[in-house]
Amino acid sequence: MTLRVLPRSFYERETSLVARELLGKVLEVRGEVHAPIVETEAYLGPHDLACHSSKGRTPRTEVMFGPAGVAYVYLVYGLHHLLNVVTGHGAAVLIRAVALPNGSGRSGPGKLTRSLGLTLAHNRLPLDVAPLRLLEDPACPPLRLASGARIGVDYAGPRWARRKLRFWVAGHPAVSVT
DNA sequence: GTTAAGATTTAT
DNA sequence: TAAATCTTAACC
Repeated sequence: MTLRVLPRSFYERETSLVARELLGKVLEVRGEVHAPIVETEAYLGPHDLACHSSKGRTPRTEVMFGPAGVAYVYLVYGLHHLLNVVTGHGAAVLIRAVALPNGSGRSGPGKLTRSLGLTLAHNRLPLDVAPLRLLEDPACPPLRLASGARIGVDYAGPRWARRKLRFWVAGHPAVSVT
């Protein structure tokens, strides 16, 4: 089986499209863990009120305005790290869940990063070199996808909170159902 | 230097 | 339904 590293051009496209196509792609950490992505959310950019970059270009969100194809990791509630993939121009895709071999029960963006050992130290890392890489499995069969509203973004108002910018593999057990 | 709030999880 | 917990950003 041959895994191909996703090229920069993969990320330099419409954010919601990247979010959809990231499903089934393989996240590699330190060359040890390989976990297929099964759930994502799209954060479109400064005009998207649910996106961090909508509050202005700050040191934290700066990475989202940089080149596409790098990781944006941050800490929420002082407890949980969340992993995002930058698509450029202030936009990014949140990786909500992956299919871990030992991933028992429901997953979630916080547990995901804890299981993989991802921290703020991984912020701004490119996704085409170790220790953090995104790979494509050419042998991966077509996936049945589902979409719905994003989670935990009610503060952005109904206009943005209700948009179907969350994507997941239909029926996959690792998807957070809440 | 201080304060407010959050793309969550887990336990009452 | 509420607490845990800490970085970031917006105030003095």
